Amino acid sequence: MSRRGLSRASVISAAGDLADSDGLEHLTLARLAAELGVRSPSLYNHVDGLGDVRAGVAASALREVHAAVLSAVAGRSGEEAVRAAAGAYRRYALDHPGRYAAMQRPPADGSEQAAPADELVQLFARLLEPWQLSEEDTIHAIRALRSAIHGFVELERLGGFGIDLSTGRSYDRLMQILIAGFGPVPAAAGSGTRGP
Amino acid sequence: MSRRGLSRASVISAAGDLADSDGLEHLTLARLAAELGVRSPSLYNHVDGLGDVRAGVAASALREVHAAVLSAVAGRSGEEAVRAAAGAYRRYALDHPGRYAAMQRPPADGSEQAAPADELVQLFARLLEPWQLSEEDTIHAIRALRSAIHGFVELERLGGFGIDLSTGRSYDRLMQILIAGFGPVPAAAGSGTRGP
DNA sequence: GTCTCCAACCTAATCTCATTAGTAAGGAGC
DNA sequence: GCTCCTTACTAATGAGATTAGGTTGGAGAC
Repeated sequence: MSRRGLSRASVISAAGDLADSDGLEHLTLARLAAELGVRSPSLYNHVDGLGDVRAGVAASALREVHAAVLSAVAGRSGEEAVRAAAGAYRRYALDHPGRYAAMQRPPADGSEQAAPADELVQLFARLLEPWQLSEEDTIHAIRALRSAIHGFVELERLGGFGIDLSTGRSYDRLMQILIAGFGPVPAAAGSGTRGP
Repeated sequence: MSRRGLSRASVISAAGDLADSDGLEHLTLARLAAELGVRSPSLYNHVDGLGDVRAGVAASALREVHAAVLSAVAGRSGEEAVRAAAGAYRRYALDHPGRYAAMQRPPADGSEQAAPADELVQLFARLLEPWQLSEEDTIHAIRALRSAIHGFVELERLGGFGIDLSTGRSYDRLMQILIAGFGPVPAAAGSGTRGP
């Protein structure tokens, strides 16, 4: 009948909204189609099935997280930058639980998610440059940082912290411990992550 | 027809095996029933639907993790005990990916999972006793420990560590940083986690 | 202005799965 | 041997994904 203004991007975006509001596990093509005022087979003109929708949401979320973290570390360096990055990451997960959940599915090899995921890791790697760690230590440090951030955010998102004590403060403490564990920053920190 | 020796426990156990081998997302009543040589409606004599199966797998996995960690810390205390606990936890997740994944679903309030989950947290709390932290600091420390362990294990399980560098060593480093961050152990550590 | 063509929508049909209702039989206790 | 409960069954319903094939609005060619 009438032409909707659907596109892959708009379908993925609507799917992300649905995942955030109803939970990723309730994201179905049927609901998505209803939301878009269309019958579910029609979605196949824009995406390649439910798996593709989820992959698209994941890739888009990864790009958004990357952008949020990048924006948060602008004009900051060293410990301050790491804290800002961690904070932005957590904020995204809290604000977009469904999209964050989609990010966690293992990406198919060479998938749409692989590139933005790599970029995000590279960004964290750059934040650690001031510490001037060896190549191997840098890898260990990034893994530690990613693990702590991801684990905390995931436990918080899934309601794993039962006790009524500020989770924000717990997060700060965790970051403080990790950063301290990376050792002292050798030289005086410059301004900006890399900048002009 | 002939009586199978099915019970809730055997169904949940078979479900756990299926989740470990094929992935939690491929655990269906249809496959489970086929595995057990039975038609899927017959499973309802032992469990209350797919949701109940997943909850049962989660609760059983939590009990197994608890047992594994408990066994690992026997006769150990302080830093050594924390390392052993973290190691046992990781080992379980690597050996039983489907069961571990099932554990991560948010438990319904007052569900079968709640008790073993609490016990596991309490166990970690006890491991931190030698540090004699304040009540609040203990909570922050447990959250840090849980976050780091869970995050690392989850990233490793989902294949998030692309680079070819020992993940075991990364894990050791992470634990070392965290433990150091808890501060020095005040008194001489006793033997055992608690008792004689 | 009319024609052509294709992308974007549709309906119909199939398949897998979960779940409920109602039926039959094995075997334990009497 | 009889009774009854448990456990398995078949049948049926309904949700959802996906494929096949038809229809049409409207953009661009002429």
